[in-house]
This record gives sequence, C-alpha cells and structure tokens, in this order.
Amino acid sequence: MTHQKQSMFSKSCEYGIKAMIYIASQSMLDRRVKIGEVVEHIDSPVAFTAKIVGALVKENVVQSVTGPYGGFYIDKHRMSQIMMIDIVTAIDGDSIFNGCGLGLKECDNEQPCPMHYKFVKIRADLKRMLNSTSILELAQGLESGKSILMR
Amino acid sequence: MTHQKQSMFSKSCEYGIKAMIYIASQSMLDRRVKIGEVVEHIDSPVAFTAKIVGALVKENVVQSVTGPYGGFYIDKHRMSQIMMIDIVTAIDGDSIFNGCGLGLKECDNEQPCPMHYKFVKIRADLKRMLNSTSILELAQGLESGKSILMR
DNA sequence: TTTATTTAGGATAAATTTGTCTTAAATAGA
DNA sequence: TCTATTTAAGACAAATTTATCCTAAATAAA
Ligand code: FES
Ligand code: FES
Repeated sequence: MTHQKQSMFSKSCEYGIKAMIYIASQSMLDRRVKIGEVVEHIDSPVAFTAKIVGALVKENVVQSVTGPYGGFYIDKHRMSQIMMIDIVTAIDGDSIFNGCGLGLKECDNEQPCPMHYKFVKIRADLKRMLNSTSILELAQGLESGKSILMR
Repeated sequence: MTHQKQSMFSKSCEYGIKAMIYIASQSMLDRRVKIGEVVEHIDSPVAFTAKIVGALVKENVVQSVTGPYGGFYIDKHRMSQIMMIDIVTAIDGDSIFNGCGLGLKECDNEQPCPMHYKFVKIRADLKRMLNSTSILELAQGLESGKSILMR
C-alpha cells in the first residue's frame, strides 16, 4: 500500500482558489487578466484551469469578458464579501464540512461514528476559517509580497 | 463543474480506520475476526478492505493468523498506544498535515502561500487530535453502544 | 497426508479525477 | 464586413483511486 495523495482540497479546488487570488490581486490594480496569464502565475494546466474558472464565472464568483481585450476580473467592491467558503463549496461541495469523516451516509449527532465528536470541532474550525477569510484579504497578502502562489 | 467527493480521508483510509476500530472492539472480547466478519460490520468491499488491513499488518498496527481459526486481532495491551495518526499516516501519508493546503511543493513559513497561517492552525489541531486519539478509546465507544460503524 | 479454511499478493477492471484538444460563440478593431 | 483574440463548452485521453478476481501460502484438523 503506497501512500495516497490525499490533501485538504481537490486539485480543482486548489487551482480555483489560486486563480481567484491572482485575478483578485490584479483586479485591485484594475487589470483584467487572460487565462494564460493566470496559469503562468499559479503554475497550473491552462485548459483545466480555464474550466474551473469558467465554473466560478457561472457561480458568480468572478466575471469574464470574451474577445480581444477580454479576460477575467473580480469587482473591487465585492472582494471583501467573496469568502473562501464560497469557492470551496462551489468546487468541492460541502462534504468536507458536513459529511461524516468516516464515510457514514450522513453525519448524525444521534447516531455518531466513533470519531464524530473529535471531527465536529475540527470541521467547525475549518468552516469558520473559510467563512471568515475573504478573497480581498488573501489578494492583499499576495500583492504586498507577504505570500506567494508559486515556487 | 459538478462537485467533487472530497473528504477528509481517502476511502482506503476510512475503511482502514473502521476496520481497525471493529477489530479492536472484538479483540477486547478476545475474539479474532475474519475479514468477512469485518466488512459485514463496516459495510465495505471485502477484497479491497483485505488489502488495506493487510497493509496495516505490515505496518504492525494489527496482527494476523492464516488458516482455519485464523483472522485479525490487535494486542489488548497495545490498544492504548495505537493512535489514529498511525493509521492515517500509514494509508494517506502525511500530506494532509504537512503539505501546503494550496498545493505548493512544500509548506514553508518563509515563503508562505496566501492561506498558510490560516491552514497551520487547523492542521495542527487535526494532527493533535489524531495524535491523542487511541484505537482503544474508539473501540470502547463502539462496544458501549455510544457510537456506530454502519447505518 | 489430505482437505478445508483463511490471509497474502498479483493481475485486471471500473470509476473518478485530472488534463488535453478542438470547435463554437462573443467581441473589438481594421 | 472580415479578421484576430479570447472565453465557453464538449469530446476525448491519461492518471489515480477504488474495486474485483484469481492463485499462492500458511495453518489446523481429520
Ligand atoms: S457521524 Fe461521523 S463525523 Fe459525525
Ligand atoms: S505554504 Fe501553503 S499551507 Fe503553508
């Protein structure tokens, strides 16, 4: 049994989050960005990332314009209200918060799995964190050079 | 973009944990159990579960005996020292604790991703929880009827 | 020793996730 | 209008995870 590649979020979700942070950081500078520029800055496969970003357009997390001088952008005034949880649930759904950690059909206080009370606290913290973290905050960290999206 | 099935642990890990809890609960009653009995109590595919449990035998989490009257068991006196983190890392590895939540090559305090400081706390809590939760504790919860492995 | 039972382990297959490629639709400028 | 550029969207392919099937090895009892 060789190890899995299990991580907190799916690859789709990782790409989606990074793409949103990069687009937001450029929207702060009033720059619309093309998908090619996005993937250069987050090191992700272009067509796959385009699909994920496209899905987030449908979810109204990000806006797009087709054609020359087109690209993606996020409305400056909405950036403080777009929370990480919106992006994560749009891509990965809510099972990481609401599903049973041991895979039972539903997570249920009345008929808990053996790890239930251990999990609920961790998941509540994760949910709270994603709920209170805005795309604005993360984009500011990137723009100020405090954080990076590639290495 | 239809939602992923992203959860905390892989299916392999979920099956592995549940199998260990069931085997431990029976070992408390001095019962060795066959894989068929295990999967009946945790609702998992038999051959797949057998592989995962087999891997945990190699990792010395659980013991096995082949042939008639054989099966799996966990040494009573070790049950308080077998921690959830041992099972999780044996199957899913350590990337959920130590890897970057946004998929950067490594998680690094010096060059953090935008969510780094948000992630480290959650991951430390998760790690601490798994580090301090023994198979004994979970098996006792199951045996006493406080928790269940199927529904 | 022979047979039955059970775990061990490999080959293979199905399902899901991740990724590519191609064409269509929208838009701006010449 | 025509062309170039860019997102939208679908078909397809590769990689990984999940799952099945078959045979070997170990062991206990007749
Ligand atoms: S029932 Fe398993 S986490 Fe709640
Ligand atoms: S660098 Fe991303 S979580 Fe630490």
